[in-house]
Amino acid sequence: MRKISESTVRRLCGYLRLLEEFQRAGKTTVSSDELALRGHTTPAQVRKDLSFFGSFGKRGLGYDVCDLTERLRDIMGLDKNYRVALIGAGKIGSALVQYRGFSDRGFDIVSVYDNDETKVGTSWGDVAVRHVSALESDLAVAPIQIAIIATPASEAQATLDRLVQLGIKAVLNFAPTQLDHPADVTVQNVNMAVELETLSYALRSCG
Amino acid sequence: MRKISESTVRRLCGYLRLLEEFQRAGKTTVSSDELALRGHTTPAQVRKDLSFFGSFGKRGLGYDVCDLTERLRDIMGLDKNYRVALIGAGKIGSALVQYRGFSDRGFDIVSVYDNDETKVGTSWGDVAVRHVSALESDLAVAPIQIAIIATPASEAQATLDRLVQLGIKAVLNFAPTQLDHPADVTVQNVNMAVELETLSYALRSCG
DNA sequence: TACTGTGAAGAACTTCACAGCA
DNA sequence: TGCTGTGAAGTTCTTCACAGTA
Repeated sequence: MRKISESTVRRLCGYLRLLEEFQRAGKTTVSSDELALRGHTTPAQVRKDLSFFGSFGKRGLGYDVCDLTERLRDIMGLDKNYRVALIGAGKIGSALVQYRGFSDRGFDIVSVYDNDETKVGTSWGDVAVRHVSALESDLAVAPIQIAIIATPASEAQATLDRLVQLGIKAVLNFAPTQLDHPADVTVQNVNMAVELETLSYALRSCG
Repeated sequence: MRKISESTVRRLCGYLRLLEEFQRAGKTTVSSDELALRGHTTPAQVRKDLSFFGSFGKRGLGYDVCDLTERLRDIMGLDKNYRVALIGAGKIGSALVQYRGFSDRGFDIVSVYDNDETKVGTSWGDVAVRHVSALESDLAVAPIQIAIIATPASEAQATLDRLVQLGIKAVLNFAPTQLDHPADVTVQNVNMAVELETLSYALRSCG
């Protein structure tokens, strides 16, 4: 299949969220205009995004809400559950483990790792914190598909290298640093300092 | 000045981070090649990004690390401190308040608001949680420049509307929903579900 | 010589506009 | 008629390639 841009994929996530909302509201049909308005984009963009994957609508009518939801979930690979490991039992890690939004969408944080002996053995919800040295042996027994790096920046690259070695292909990185990785590994960065600095840039003219 | 794209602004943040690293390492001069390599971009991109704002380098030599750092901080508006209010004293909020990366870069979380009476009055570090109804009167006395929305999705839009009413022009939104806002207000979204779903999409071919 | 700064070329993304179908 | 699906046009972003200079 043709390469889909990241912006398209992100918009698809948005459509999915809106569709679920429409579904809860009992709406059965939706037009590209409605999706565009609520999703901060244009009707043409919505139709183009969807058209990369097929023709899901009915001309003159719009899209069936349930059908399109189903198809989008399928396209995004959200029909399955993912086992997620969290590396770094700090403040961000703690917030992530407790966040309902993950498990609700099929992302289960099944293990937490840290190198701080005082944290190892403590329980976070129903997940025990394990020493990061157990990573290799644990994953050999119970594989995961996604890893979240929430370590200090100084340890992030070494952590990623180990994850790559273990065959992990998808990583969410909260450490505020650019990580090197093979092309077949996807690394998504969440960097809150960058977001705030972008706001700072936007404010520079406001005094 | 010509409109600068968001991708350029985000790359500038990256260059700044690298420059600070180079500075700590005692490097005095840096080339676009070096910045590109470490910042996952191309030398031409680095030069183009910088050229929007002026000619900071010396041909044949490269850029002076200190000078370029200074200029980038200036361009990004990072020469001043920002007063930040956090609305929503939940898990994410708690992680954010404790996160050193913010205050280190001049973003000071000076107040926390929630509508849960059991949280109001408790202390988070050196910041007391206040009832969200005090928002208007508090900001009249001690203005802020940036607000962080960390409320449930259901309350995010109403919260943003109040912030806009109060004249806030920059908002960081952690609620997993698209918010409507006037064009002169900048809203940056951090949506961890979208990041994970992007990873899910990337994994769809891996089985 | 080594590297910047930049117009021009190229690629990617978005919007337009309309044919085609329910 | 109303709304989708899509080639074509338009716009924005990235890369190229080279003139210019310390």
